Amino acid sequence: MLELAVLGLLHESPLHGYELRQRLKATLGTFRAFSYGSLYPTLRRMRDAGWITEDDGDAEVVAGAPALTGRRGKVVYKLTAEGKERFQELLAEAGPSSWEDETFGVHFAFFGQTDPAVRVRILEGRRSRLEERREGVRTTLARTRSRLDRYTLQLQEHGLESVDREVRWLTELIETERAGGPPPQTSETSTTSQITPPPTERGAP
Amino acid sequence: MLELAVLGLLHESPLHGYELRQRLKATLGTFRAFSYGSLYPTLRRMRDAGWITEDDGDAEVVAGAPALTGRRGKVVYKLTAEGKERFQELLAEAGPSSWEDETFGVHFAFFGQTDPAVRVRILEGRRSRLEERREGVRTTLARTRSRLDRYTLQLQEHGLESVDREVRWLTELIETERAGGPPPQTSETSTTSQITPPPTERGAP
DNA sequence: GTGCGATGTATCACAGCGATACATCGCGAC
DNA sequence: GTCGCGATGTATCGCTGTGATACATCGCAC
Repeated sequence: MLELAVLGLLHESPLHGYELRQRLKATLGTFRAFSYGSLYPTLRRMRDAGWITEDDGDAEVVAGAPALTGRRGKVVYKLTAEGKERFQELLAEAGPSSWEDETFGVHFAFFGQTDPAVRVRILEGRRSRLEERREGVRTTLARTRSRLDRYTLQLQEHGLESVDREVRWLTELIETERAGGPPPQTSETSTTSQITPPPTERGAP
Repeated sequence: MLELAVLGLLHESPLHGYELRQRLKATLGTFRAFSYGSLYPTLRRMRDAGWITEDDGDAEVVAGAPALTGRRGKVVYKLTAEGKERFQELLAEAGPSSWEDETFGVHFAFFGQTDPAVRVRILEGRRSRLEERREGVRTTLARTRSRLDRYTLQLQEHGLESVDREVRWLTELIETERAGGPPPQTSETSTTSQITPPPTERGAP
């Protein structure tokens, strides 16, 4: 859900729509884009709900010019106290809604702010969800395999492998979480040196 | 798009809603589900457009009982001549709409009915789309890497690998297509024996 | 004989997408 | 010096698809 993502990003610093979208891309990567077509309506909704405030940064500048046709300055969004509360509330949510395809990635992106126990529960929920799906597809596939043509079969096989891959990824993550954090050094699978300070997380510097 | 999928499935045989959904699951596998919430409205739309007809199979049975409250029999959907035309039209479409995340899989599932040249164009389009996305994300990632926390980074990395994987898959498929079909035997990556007759495809037996 | 899971049709509120529109700013080409 | 162009910036609209929900029927196991 976009709401969680916005809350999470504004938790770090106030932003306006355009920046918000850039951050969204930078945070979610290949996972999700979120167009303006959903961003702006969501911001409106969140403002009405009281989670965020809209500050028109150019208001003073505009005040000088009388009724300039629909002049829109940058609108800076800030988290309110209620917004912070709401964020914590959503972070703690480890039910089915957090392990759906569309939601899981957003939850994961803010794992740094999430309680370790909740992290594991979400990871595991996601994994069983995926395993269920995989079993369902495997069963149907077994029953219909002979009727399917080359391409359909290839699509299924590829899909199944993708799910497998994510399950394996999740399993690794769960083990790491259970062990109480990332191991000091991993031999492969990441040219990325772990830059973030291992023990103390959360909050802006 | 659901429309293409429905057209494709009805092209093989007439079906009613429930069966249609089962077939959808069997055909698309992990890739997509399509709920009734979109299926029925789509069927209605397609009927109105003239692509399909609705036959109430239980109409006679109902006729005996006078005005049984909202009695709904099975509704069997059949492709019309215009529907077949429309199907061919959509199959031939190799533009951007065919290489989006949501659409590509459906197009791919009906590659057996698709012109070989179109197949390659869709495959290549999909691949460049993915490569563009990957480059975009890589660039942003390079700029922001240091500011990102462990989890965000992991999410990005995982996403990038998934995209990589699909690109590799597509590349293999493109090569196979270019070579004019599947090689007689592949050593691994498929316990599935190729059942479909290699040269002559298309059309019902 | 009764309940239960599969079969079957349908609607509603809602989220997110893609296209589109429009305005401003900085900057390099001409 | 101005002209256009790509980045920044805000916003709406129609559409597709989802998930929840409702309800009816059928076969069959207990």
